[in-house]
Amino acid sequence: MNEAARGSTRDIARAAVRAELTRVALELFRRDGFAQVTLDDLATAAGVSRSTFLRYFGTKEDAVLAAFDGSDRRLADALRARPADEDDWTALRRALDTLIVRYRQDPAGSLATTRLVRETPALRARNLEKQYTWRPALEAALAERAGAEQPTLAQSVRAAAALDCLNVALDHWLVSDGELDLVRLLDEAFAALAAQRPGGTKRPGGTKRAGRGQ
Amino acid sequence: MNEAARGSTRDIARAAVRAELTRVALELFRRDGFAQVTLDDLATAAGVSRSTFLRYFGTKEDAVLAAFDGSDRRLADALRARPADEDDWTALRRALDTLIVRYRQDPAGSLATTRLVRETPALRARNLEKQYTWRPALEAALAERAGAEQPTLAQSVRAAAALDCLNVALDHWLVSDGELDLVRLLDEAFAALAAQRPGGTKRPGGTKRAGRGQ
DNA sequence: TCATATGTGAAACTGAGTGTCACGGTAGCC
DNA sequence: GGCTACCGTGACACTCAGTTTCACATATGA
Repeated sequence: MNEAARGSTRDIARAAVRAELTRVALELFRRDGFAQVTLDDLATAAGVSRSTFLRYFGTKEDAVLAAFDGSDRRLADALRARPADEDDWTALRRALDTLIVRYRQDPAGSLATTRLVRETPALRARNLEKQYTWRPALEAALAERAGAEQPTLAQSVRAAAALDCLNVALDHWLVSDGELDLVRLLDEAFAALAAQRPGGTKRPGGTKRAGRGQ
Repeated sequence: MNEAARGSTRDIARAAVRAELTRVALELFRRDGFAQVTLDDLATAAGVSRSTFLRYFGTKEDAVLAAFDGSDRRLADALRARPADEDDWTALRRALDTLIVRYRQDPAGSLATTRLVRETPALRARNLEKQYTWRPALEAALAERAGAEQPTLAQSVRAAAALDCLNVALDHWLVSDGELDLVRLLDEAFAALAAQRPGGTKRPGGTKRAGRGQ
């Protein structure tokens, strides 16, 4: 067994434990509420020590939110994969498709997790903070697409607004209990801010009355 | 002395203590870093007990962020005060003027506080969470302006995007060390998403770009 | 003057998160 | 096969945030 395989064997074991810890944590949080469950409860329920639990997830919140780790990377990659002549806003919209795949694959679980995050102030705060840290990657990808070194203020705003569209769409999806189509909601959210000038290399297709701005 | 006056006398005393606690807290946080300062440090430096400090501010973060309490109310009121035929986006931009007044009145202090919040994950998270809770008030004000009961998804998105514009403008202002004009930055941020379809009762008027000012 | 309400301090308690150390198994090496 | 080094785990002690309770002091109102 070569080094890479040895390494990945351990990684697989770790990932399996991690997945199990996440599963147990979500189960308890959903049943008793995030604040009511202590780290000792989690550790006991998962059959590990409190130390081990905290080694896998640095914080209690992370047991829920670590699932979203790397989203910035995925979004940025998706952005770079879009056609170079596509405007920023469309590219951002399409990039988010890579994120909402999860929600379509496991609607029930996603719904429960999203609801848990929205209804728990501590989780909400950490989640917003986490999304905030995604912005630099998005801005950098937009800048790269435009052939620039530094992102413009306009690109920063678009990146932030795109994430808001996701959040607002998720909020409405949640309120509808998953009845409404998330893709449609996201389209609608993007349309509400659409027709801004392209930050990319070309103007958008047939948009009417493209704004002045920047 | 009537009841109201008696009540407000106490309120004034409380407000004075509160202001002093905030002052001391900001001083220590800026000097030593938020995480390095304990509640005991704060209480001792302010000459009160830890209990008292926590009575004024429920959390350590609140000693910094309580200054922004009621912003949702102020923003909503400002929105309602805008002309009924003004489009949402312009109304939101103008409403934010009521918030950035602080930054112009005390640029140095605002700069230091904003920097502290941005550079401290715990403060950043709480601040984002706080702003998140402002949205309902903004959405409701937008809905009211449109004569509707419930806000539309588009209105939710605009409210959220407007707050992002504020944050992005503040970020750039911070990077420039306060050199750039915050009003201009905010105008630029709004322009980046401008010309979206009007959610108000009328198409956007003839505002000509960076007209700054209020 | 007495009774009550209110702000404050002291202290005990819970729980999150950090750091340290010792144990035990596993992998690599001779 | 045995030896060694490493790595994941558990146990424990510690700090600190935040909650709760109680006691005291002051000021207000009757």
